[in-house]
Amino acid sequence: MLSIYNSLSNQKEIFKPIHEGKVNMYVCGMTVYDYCHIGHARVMVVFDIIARYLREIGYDVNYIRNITDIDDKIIQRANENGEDFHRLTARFIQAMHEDATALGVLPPSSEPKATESIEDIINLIQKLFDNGYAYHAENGDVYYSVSKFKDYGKLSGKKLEDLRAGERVGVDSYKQDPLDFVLWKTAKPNEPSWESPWGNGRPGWHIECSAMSTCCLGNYFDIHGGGADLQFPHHENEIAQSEGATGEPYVNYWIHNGFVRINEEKMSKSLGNFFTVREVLEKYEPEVVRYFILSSHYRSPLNYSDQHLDNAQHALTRLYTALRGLPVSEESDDDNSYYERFHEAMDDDFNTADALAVLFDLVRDINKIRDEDIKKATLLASELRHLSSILGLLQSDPEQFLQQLGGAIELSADEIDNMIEQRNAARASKHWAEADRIRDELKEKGVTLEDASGTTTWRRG
RNA sequence: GGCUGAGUGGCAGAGUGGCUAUGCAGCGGCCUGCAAAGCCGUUUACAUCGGUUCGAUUCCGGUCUCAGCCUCCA
Repeated sequence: MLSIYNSLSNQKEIFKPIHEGKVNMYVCGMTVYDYCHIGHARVMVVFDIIARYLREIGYDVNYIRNITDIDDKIIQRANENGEDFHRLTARFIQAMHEDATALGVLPPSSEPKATESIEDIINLIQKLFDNGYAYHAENGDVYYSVSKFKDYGKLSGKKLEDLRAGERVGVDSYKQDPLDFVLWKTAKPNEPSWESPWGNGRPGWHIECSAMSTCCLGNYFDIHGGGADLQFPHHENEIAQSEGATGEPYVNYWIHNGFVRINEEKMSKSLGNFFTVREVLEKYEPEVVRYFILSSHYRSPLNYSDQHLDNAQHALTRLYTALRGLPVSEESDDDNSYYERFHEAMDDDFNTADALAVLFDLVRDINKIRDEDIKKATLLASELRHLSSILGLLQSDPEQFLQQLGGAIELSADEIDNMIEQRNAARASKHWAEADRIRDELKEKGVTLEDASGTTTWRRG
């Protein structure tokens, strides 16, 4: 039975879908004004795993991950570049898709864009007017009146008076209450804008997610996810908007993933301490990055460093090494204990770190019996491949993976094979010094040789 | 200040009221011409102070420390 930690109740709850056999899930995606960093990669990978696992246990999953393609930062960046904002966002949407694909993230069922949802957004704001939650301020902006929504703060555990106590300077005088937030922003000259009953403008942050989620999944759906920093105010405001407009409950389970950190500090654009996905992929195989993300629980902080990536690479090497030389087989083993343990781990709030431990136990058993019972080893290997596929790991050819780790090398495969042949000739005539010289030379160039059962194989390392 | 969450062995990171996590690194052994890979064995743990209990790293409370949110942020 799957249980999920729900940010709304701050505890694990047994997962029960609204419609039997079906899961509707919405995840806040990227605001596309720059390349994705590792923090974004974590969101994509974590919710990819969640969607994959929900499917694995038999749910029909409708997974929506939106793209916010209009906001202040996008406008600002487009202005800086002197380029049309649509061109800017198109570039970064493409880059995001490239990064996602590289990391083995399956495309969501649908990927709505804010700019293509303006009509829904306007309708939603109109409903908020009808229900008395919205007001049109003197400066032309439309605001949400937070004090009118009685449940405000239920997701983030905040009270209105506490929020007021911690209030910042720079209060917007057009708001009736400093905690009110903008639903529709009046356009300044030369800004992208759309017509609305409240004049030309654009959606505020928050409203687009209420509109897109409702549009794709209905008023009330199962899971809503995103980074922990979105819990407040973004998701809190979404609840206020959606429940205020529909009068129905909005979401059953809120899932928030933890941050990627650098030196014990949150990785973020404002702090400037981020690594983009593409930067990291210059140095590490995408699967290594994926493994790194899955090696800790999704709600825990994840400290980024080269050492940790190296560690992930070693671990992944061990997994692939066990698979090497064993044929891909569709047959499965009678022994279900690994499968059960794996599912127990994943059922417990998607405990990927624990699930990985099961994989390593499987690896040990494969290595133990592969020389005596190749058939049994093959069955276990297929089990390993299957369980790993749920995590989106180990789907490459092992030999190929082990040889391409760590980027380009100066030797071609032919050259390496040549040297291996020369070395084996030397070994055959017991010229150990020459054999070792060749092996050392290859080692220096990043190629490790392994003599096993009469043949010599090589890998990066 | 308010609200969350966390403190586990050399590093990373799960978990549990009493029984081996797992990976990397270290040490010893087996295997090997020697290695590598692999297998076996093995060394450092549960922030701190109290409480509950036959027994707590695990439950409860206090203390300390760290991170996050309260402002754009995945």
